[in-house]
Amino acid sequence: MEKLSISAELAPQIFSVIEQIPYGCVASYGQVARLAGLPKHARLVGYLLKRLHPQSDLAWHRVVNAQGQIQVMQLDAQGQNIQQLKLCAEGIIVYHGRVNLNKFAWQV
DNA sequence: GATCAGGCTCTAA
DNA sequence: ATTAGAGCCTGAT
Repeated sequence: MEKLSISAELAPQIFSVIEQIPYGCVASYGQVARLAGLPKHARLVGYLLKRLHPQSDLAWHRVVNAQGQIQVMQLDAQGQNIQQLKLCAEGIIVYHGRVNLNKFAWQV
């Protein structure tokens, strides 16, 4: 196989996977990476999301770490966690900064 | 080309 | 439950 370039080839693929996360479900970075064909690039997913998320339609808030915990703590003007608010808006319960993966994890 | 950092993950204590 | 160390890979300096 030729050399893979994240920005050029895998990024759209990763975003595509994230777009497939159903409403009311969450997926871990590792899971997204794995579905995108990048079993060990969990960090890349986060890295890319970090650069892409503002004003993006991408459901980056449905992506959490392997333990279902919110890692970014990005606050809005009201000092509340944006990701948590978005998840709550979808019916995903965020308790103590984390979601119940047993209930909300995206089952492929 | 070497070095550093990152929204991770796993295992162990 | 929490902390610490190591592994993994890429993008940016």
